[in-house]
Amino acid sequence: MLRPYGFGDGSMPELPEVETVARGLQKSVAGRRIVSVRLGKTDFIDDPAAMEQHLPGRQIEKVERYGKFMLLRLSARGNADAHPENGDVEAASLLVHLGMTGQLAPCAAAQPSAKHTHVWFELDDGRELRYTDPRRFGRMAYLTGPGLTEELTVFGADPLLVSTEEFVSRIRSRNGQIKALLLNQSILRGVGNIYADESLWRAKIHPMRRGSELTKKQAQLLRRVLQDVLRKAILARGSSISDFLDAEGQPGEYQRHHRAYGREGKRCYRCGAAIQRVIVAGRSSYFCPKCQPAPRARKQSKRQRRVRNR
DNA sequence: CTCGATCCCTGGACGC
DNA sequence: TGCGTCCAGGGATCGA
Repeated sequence: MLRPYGFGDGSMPELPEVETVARGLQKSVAGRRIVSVRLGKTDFIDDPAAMEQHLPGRQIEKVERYGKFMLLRLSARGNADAHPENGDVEAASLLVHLGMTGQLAPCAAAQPSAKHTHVWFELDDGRELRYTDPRRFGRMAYLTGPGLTEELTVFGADPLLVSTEEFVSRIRSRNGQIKALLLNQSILRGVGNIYADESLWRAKIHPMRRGSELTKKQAQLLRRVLQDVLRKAILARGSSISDFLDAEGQPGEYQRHHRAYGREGKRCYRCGAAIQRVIVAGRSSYFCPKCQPAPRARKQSKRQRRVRNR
C-alpha cells in the first residue's frame, strides 16, 4: 500500500523529496496530454474553476522543481476553440505543493482511488494522474505567464545553486535565529525542518544562533554541508518515501543517515551526548548540546536590564 | 525586521 | 475495543 509522506517517521516533502517526485513525474507523465479534470475537495486549490476550464487539452511538457513546489509546464491548448482571452493559446503551468502529506502520481484509470484523493487528471494513455492529500496542507494553482512570475519571485535562492557569496550575505545580514532563516522560503527555497536540523548538526551550529552572529567561515561551512546533505538525500530518493511514483521506484533511504532529526535522547554520533529537542521558529529542532553550543543568552527582560544599568 | 500565537487538517500514538 | 487527548508540521496571517 502506498504510504504518504509524514506518517510515522517524521518524513515530509522537502527539497530532496520534491526533486524525487518531480524527476519521477518527468519520466512517467511528461509528454502526456490532459484529457479531463475531476475535482473532489478543492479548499487547497487557488481557483478550481480555472483548472477545470483551462487544463483539458494541454500537454504536460516538463515537470520541474522550484523550492518545495513542483511546476508542471503545460503546452498551449491546441484546439480551434481556444479562447485567447482565457489564456488558452498561451503556455501555462500547474503549481503543486505537497504540503505535509501530498502525493501526485499516475496510475491506471481503472484502479480504485485511494482515500483522500482530491484531483484526477485523465491522461491520453489510459492512466490518471491523481493528487492525494489527507491533511490538505498542500496547494495547487493554475497559472499563466505574469501570474506565475509574480508567484515565484517571492522565493529566495535555490540552496543547491546559491553561490557562497550570496549564501553568506543572505544569512549574515539577518538577525533571526539560523533555524528560522533556513526555513524561511524567501531566503532559501526548499529547506524544511529535517534538512535544516541535519545541516546545522553537521556544521556544529546551534539552531538558535543568530544569522548575523555566524562567522564567515561558519556560514560557508553551513552552505557546504547543506548542499552535501541535500545532494546525498536526492541520491537516496529522499527520506522515507514509499514507492509511489512508478513500479520500479525504490523507497527513500535518507532517513538512515539522519544525525539529529528525530533522535531526541539518543547519542550524538560525534560525541555521544544526548540529542536534545527544542522548539525554534515554532518547530521541533534536534541538536547536540555539546557539538552545537548554545548562544549566550542575549535576551534580557526589561527588569534585568534595569537592574544591570544601575 | 523579528517574534510568537493561531489556524488549517488528519491520523497516529498513547492513556485509561 | 473504543474513546478522548495530544501531537506533528508548512505556511498564511495577525498583532506586538
